Order: sequence, then structure tokens, then C-alpha cells
Amino acid sequence: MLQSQLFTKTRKEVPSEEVSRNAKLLIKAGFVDKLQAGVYTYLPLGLRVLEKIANIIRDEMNRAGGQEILMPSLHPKENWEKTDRWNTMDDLYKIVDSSKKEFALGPTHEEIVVPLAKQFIASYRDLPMYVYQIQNKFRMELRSKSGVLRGREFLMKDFYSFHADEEDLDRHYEVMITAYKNIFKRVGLGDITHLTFASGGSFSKYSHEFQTVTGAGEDTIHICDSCSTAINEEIIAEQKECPECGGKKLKTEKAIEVGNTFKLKNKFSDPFGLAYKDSEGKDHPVIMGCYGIGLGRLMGAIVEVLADKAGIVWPASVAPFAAHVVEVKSAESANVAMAAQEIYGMLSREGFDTLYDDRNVNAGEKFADADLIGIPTRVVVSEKSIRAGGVEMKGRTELAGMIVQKEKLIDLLSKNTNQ
RNA sequence: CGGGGUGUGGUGUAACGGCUAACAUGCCUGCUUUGGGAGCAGGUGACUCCGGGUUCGAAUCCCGGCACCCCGACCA
Repeated sequence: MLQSQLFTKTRKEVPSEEVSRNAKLLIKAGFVDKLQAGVYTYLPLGLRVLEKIANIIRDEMNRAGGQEILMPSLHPKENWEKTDRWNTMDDLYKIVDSSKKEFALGPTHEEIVVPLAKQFIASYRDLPMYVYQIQNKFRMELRSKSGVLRGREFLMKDFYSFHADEEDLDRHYEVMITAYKNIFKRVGLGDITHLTFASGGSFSKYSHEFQTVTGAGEDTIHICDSCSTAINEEIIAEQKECPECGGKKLKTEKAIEVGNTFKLKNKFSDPFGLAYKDSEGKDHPVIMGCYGIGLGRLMGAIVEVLADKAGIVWPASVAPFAAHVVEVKSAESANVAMAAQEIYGMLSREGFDTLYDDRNVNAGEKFADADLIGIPTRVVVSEKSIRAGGVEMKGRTELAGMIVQKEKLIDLLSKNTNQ
């Protein structure tokens, strides 16, 4: 991608109303645009990151047996009345069309997926079954805040599992927890994202959350010193030691909930009559689990946690581009431009998604933008680098680059990308 | 939903109740420059959030609304 052709530009200053680190950086660098509080457009750079995250999640969800579907956002009122959430869910968006018909904008999809599953699940032979989607959710937050961390419209992966009994749900629940751990590891937040015990609501003793430690978080968690499992503040009164290993040394941190897992059991299958026949022809309710991850929130958390003074620092796994080629022009710049184009062409042919800064601006501005955008590897092509025998390669967080011959560039980049 | 704060060109700011709303940045033209947001010259861009009111006169004071931000509550 030629940077001169990129739809967005970086900004020198961000709107003064933005306070949160993720919003400031994502807006300044041109990843997102705020339409209204808690509602964001994902621009080309931001969408690339979101897609990278989505593909990692897809990969893990598919491994866990999930089949991807896409359900609608516009929901009939009747479905929400069946579970009584039309009246009890405070943050449900309700809309009325010109014929006075009422709808809900989906904040979650149990009310849709359960009747859907009813069409296909009738026998013990149909279980277990797993479906998921990555789709926009709507929740009427009275107070959206913290940039992309808490929105009113936001992209979420929701996975639903259907089981014959609780034992099978428990078995799969562990599969999902492992998958979630893989996801957070793969997006670069493994070390600071903790499996957290949280309140389970009326139908289960605990639910679990995945909480990423950051000062920008709105939850308080207590992390076990010995096994790194955590307990949400909301249940600390009843649970004073680590439920996983019994450890008593707990460290208190602020954290943001990036994922959650719930054992729904028969809470939603009952109102919709989702049941199956066992081998003797007897009816049983289908037992369910649901598992969510907020993609935009995850992206925001990565920015919050990894950015430095100069800008965003993307892990290679979710970076919008693998390499950022920066052409530094000079008086006799024809050969620099040619060399830069050659490097760009070579990287592209070798399959590296590359952003090529071909703009006619000063070197300082290009470097500042490169740091701000946060692509993992910067490749400078200049009079200076050519004289030194190649290009200058520098990792985003490294202080100084090194000159490498262009023949070696591919090898070195491959290492960076695979780590 | 309770409390607090803020609304001025795209963005960041300035302007005692009083001249044609100023400066920077961005953007456009030309020249120049190219290793950390460079320089010169010219230009573009604002019903001062909306609606009322006070006043000879309102960006400025008052009332109402809306939007945004922060704290709290809420968040199966």
C-alpha cells in the first residue's frame, strides 16, 4: 500500500475531548474515527487490525469445534418477551418502525440462536453442537467511555455451545478456556490477561472473565501470586482465596474484561423449548454455554498496554502491516526512490503486507508517523543507507536500526513475523 | 441515571459586554528543502452547538435544550 494513497492521514493534534490513551492514539494515527460517544468507524488501518484479531479468534474457535454463522442485529420483540428480557434488560436498544412495530437491536444473541438451534437439534445424536459469529452488538450504555473500550455499538465474537448434559458442558467449557488463553497469547496479551472468577448470576456459581491488566480498566481484580488466576472484586467478599490453587497471596490490579465465559445451562433452552430425545426417547433440555470476546475492546487494550510515548506498538500478529518502508528523499533522489520502490516490490512479492511511505514530506515527519502507526518493522531506504550498502531495518521499540543488505531483508523479516 | 466540567474555521487555542472574531496548525499555489513533525511568499477556511432572553451592543451575562468528557451508579 502506498502511503500517499492511504485514505487517512495522521493528525498532529487530537480533539481535546479525548482523554483515554487508546482513543488519542487510534484517532491520531488514523485507525478509527468517532461518530458519537461509544460509536466508532474503523478506518483502513483499524480494520486491518480488527481483521487480524478476528482471524486469530476464528482459528481458535474453529479448532474448538465452532461453525461460523452470522445472525441479524434486528430482532423481533417477541423473542425478547419470551425470556422476559424485553422488560428486564436495561441496556436493550428498542426501536419502532413507521408501522409501530417494535424491534430490539441485538445486545447478545441467545434469543436468536436458541430458536435457530431448535430447528436442527432434536436428538442426542445432534449434540454437542457449536456455533459462533463475529458481529456488531448494541447496548445502550448510559455512559460510554474510555475510547473504544466501552461502546454502544461494538464488534463481538459470541460462541454458543449445546450439550446433552452438564458434564459435557463442563468438558467443553475447559476447551473454550484453553482456546481463550491461546487467543490472548497470540494477540500479545498472554502474560497480563488473567482467567478471573466472577459472579455467575442466578444459574451458576461462577462465571469466568478474561481480564487484561491495565490502568485504563474499569474492573478491579485480585491476582493469585502462585497460579495467576484472578478473582473479580465483585465476589471477593465471598471468595478470599484463589479458587484454583487455594493461594492466599492476592495482588490487586485494575483490569479490562476482554472476554467471558458463561454456563447458561437451561436458562435459555427452557423458554424456547429447546430439548432433545435421548436414546430411550425421553425428552431433556439442551444444556448451553456462551462465550464472548470484544474485538474492538481487545484492540483498544493492546494499544493501552503496549504503546509508548511515540505511539502505538502492535504485536506482529495483529499489526496492520508487516513492514513500513520509508523512503527518505535527497537532492539527487531518483535512485533512492527507485531503490525504495524495488524494496517495496520485493517485500510485496514475498508476501509481506507493506506500507510504503512514498510521500513527498520530510524525513522527520515520516519517522514520527511510522512510530505513531506502530508497524513492527521499519525499513528506511535513503542516500545514507544505500551508501552503507543496503537498507536500515529497525524494530518499532528498538532505539537504533541496523543496515542490512536487501538480500537478507526477507530472512530477517520472516523471523520477526513468526515470533 | 446522580454529580462535575466543556462547547469558537478540519484540529489546537485566543479574544474586558464594544472595530471586519485573532493566532498556530491543516489544506491549496509557487519556490526551496529532505535522517526526527524544516523554511519563505501568497491564498482558503467560522451563522462562535441550538433556541429563547437581558442589553444601544452578546463568543462573552441569564434561562432552556443538545452534544462531548470525567467521577459515581449500572454492566446476563
